[in-house]
Amino acid sequence: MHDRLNKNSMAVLKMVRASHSHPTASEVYEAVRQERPQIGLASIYRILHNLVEQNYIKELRHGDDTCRYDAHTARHDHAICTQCGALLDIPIDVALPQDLLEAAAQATGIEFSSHELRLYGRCPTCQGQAVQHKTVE
Amino acid sequence: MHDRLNKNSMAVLKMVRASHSHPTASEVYEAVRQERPQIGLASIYRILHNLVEQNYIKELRHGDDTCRYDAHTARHDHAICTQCGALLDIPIDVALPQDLLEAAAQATGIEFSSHELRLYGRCPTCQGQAVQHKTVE
DNA sequence: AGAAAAATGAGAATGATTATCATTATTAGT
DNA sequence: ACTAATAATGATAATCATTCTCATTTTTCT
Ligand SMILES: [Mn+2]
Ligand SMILES: [Mn+2]
Ligand SMILES: [Zn+2]
Ligand SMILES: [Zn+2]
Repeated sequence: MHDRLNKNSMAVLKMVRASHSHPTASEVYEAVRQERPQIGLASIYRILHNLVEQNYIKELRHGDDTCRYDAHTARHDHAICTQCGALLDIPIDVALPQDLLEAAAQATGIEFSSHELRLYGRCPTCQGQAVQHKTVE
Repeated sequence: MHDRLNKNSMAVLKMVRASHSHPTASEVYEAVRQERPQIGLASIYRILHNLVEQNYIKELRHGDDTCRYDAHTARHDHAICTQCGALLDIPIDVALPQDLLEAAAQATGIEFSSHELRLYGRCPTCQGQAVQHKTVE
């Protein structure tokens, strides 16, 4: 399943692994360009798809229209800021009761294979800013 | 928060409510056109955004690049088919332990306001089809 | 080395969504 | 009802992330 990676692919994988912020394709492009200035954006997309295919990384999508990549491949959950859209890792293992998951899967008829919990709320950065609707105009 | 809705907005809201399949903007457009043939796609997008803003409906996004709308505004969970991408409602209330949710929120520092559980697996339709990788070529 | 196969990157094409703007309804004041 | 002001509409163009195409380059294999 895991093929050997060439230099471009290695550079992309390293960048995604080094980033702890679920980078977008164009963020990966800008970073990888530092090391491999000749690389093209089409290759970034192609390589990211290959890495997903080969289970080196995962693809994430939420509110905005760009998709993000995650080198953290173990099952884990995310928190999404309702104000700025930030996508944060939940750094602990949230052990949801297996029977609840199975009951939910059964209710839809899907062949359950994995799950993700998403929490919504204001992120720490946004909490530090003026509270919505409470500022004097 | 809820303004009065005009005819176009009502037609859009009715369509989203009648559909049980999380329709896309262009699916809404095609359906609403039957009743209001002069409506433009720009109005569909504008109205859908207004309805989201006013909490009549919710916006959902997952794997593909189109966003989907849901008239079911009470908190609920979804199942996503790993083969065809179908987005299905989980028709039961999955009561996750509140302390787990709070611990997860605390771990990220977000001001917890809501959550969604996503299950991944093959949907009933896809299960009915040939099993992946087991077909003879 | 030389042929065949695979990978690359520049640039065009695609497709969903958003912005613009002239026209058409709706509202409020008379 | 009449009119001025305001808001909503829809056709069309613009945007932007992603995908496609294809000539060129790099790698693999003999
Ligand atoms: Mn993550
Ligand atoms: Mn739903
Ligand atoms: Zn935030
Ligand atoms: Zn399916």
